[in-house]
Amino acid sequence: MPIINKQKTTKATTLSRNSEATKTQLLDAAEVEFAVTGLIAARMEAIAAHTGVTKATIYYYFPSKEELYRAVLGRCFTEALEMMEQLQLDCLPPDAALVRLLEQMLDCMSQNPRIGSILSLEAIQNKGKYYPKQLGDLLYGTIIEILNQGMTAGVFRELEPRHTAVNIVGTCTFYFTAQENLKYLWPGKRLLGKDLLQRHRQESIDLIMAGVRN
Amino acid sequence: MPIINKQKTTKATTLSRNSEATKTQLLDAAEVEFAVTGLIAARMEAIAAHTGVTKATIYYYFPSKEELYRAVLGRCFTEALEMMEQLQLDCLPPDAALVRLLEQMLDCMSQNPRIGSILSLEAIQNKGKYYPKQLGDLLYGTIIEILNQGMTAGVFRELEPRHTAVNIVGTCTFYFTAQENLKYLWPGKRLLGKDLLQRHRQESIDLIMAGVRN
DNA sequence: AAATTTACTGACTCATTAGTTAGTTTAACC
DNA sequence: GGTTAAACTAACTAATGAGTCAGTAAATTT
Repeated sequence: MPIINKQKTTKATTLSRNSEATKTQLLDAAEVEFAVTGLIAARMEAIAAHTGVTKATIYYYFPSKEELYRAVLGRCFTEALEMMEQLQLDCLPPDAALVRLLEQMLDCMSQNPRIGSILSLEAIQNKGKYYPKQLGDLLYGTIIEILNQGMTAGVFRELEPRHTAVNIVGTCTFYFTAQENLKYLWPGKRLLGKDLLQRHRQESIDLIMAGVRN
Repeated sequence: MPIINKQKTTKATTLSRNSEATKTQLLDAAEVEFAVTGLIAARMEAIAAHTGVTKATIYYYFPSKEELYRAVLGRCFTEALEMMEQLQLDCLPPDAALVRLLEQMLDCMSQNPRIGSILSLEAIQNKGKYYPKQLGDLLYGTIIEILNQGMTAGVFRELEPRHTAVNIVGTCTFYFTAQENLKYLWPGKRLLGKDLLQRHRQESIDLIMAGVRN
């Protein structure tokens, strides 16, 4: 944190007074807060305090709590979207493509479990008002396409692609969003620790792949 | 439940002034409120208004918001527990037992999707502080036992029972808790309507059973 | 019919919180 | 070194929300 400005001359950007850095820190803190409380219950004061600024500073960057929330969602899902886009599943056969997509989703959730919480809270509390359809379209669209291709190719059994896609996403997210309810199933272990995550990744992929394959 | 008040003027009980009825209505309204907002963001005023009483009346029956929340959880999971207990899975072979358990879970969620929301919010917001371990033990314990029996009998493939149990529960709940995010996948259809529910039930069971079977 | 208990309310307190505003500090530019 | 603009704060407001309490109306008991 203590970024000091020593030389007066030729100072590159990053001082303690740096609007880009502050904005990013605010978005980080807001992401954490929203991921725990959701939009309504989020406390602007808490976000400010966690960032080390006053509440008024938030309003210097964002016009309202709602817009801050939108900004957090926007950033989260731009990242997720980029990840999705660089997957290049078209050149793979359906089963390999699905495995790769599952790996990506599970790793994405492992890296940032807040995404799952935010989406859950968004559905439950806001009835999906702010849900980024763009991401949904891409994700579900991709899964459904792979499933259809797999059925055509005969490697997947006859299934309803939309319901199956939903169940796949559910499997890839539940472990993360429900972790705090589940932790007692693994006493003394960290659910987001390396070994359990690794194990869960493999088990989930196996379950889904066995579930769809012919 | 039916409290009678017999003699004298033979007045049938249920007047507007009936403490049992009021209490039940309060729990009903609170269940709805908590299922949407979670504990912190729930508004006592809203619960009272929805019941048709004043806020003070809630405090006549419940000492605090937290205790009201506990009472709601208690009622929800007593019901769920009773459902579970009358299943009698012991006399069934593992695959039939699992099918029956899945049917029960899915029907339970269809009947009262609030249960899933409450549990999700509980995990995310309260870190599982009020999570009813009793129910968790029974549910996950039962699934794990069935999976183990199935593996021993050779009808299920070799899988890690805990992770698989979590994924099974995830599959049975995600459709319901995330409905508001998912509705645009079925434009013009009601996700909790009879036909979609029926379809989802079958698809979920098929996916899981294919996923675990040898 | 009077006394008592049960169910409930209106009008409060006190704490918290989204958002505002007027002003201060820091850095940038000349 | 002085001016200006950007980054930030302290101290407010207006609203809201949990919880309280003295009191009232309906039912029950005597």
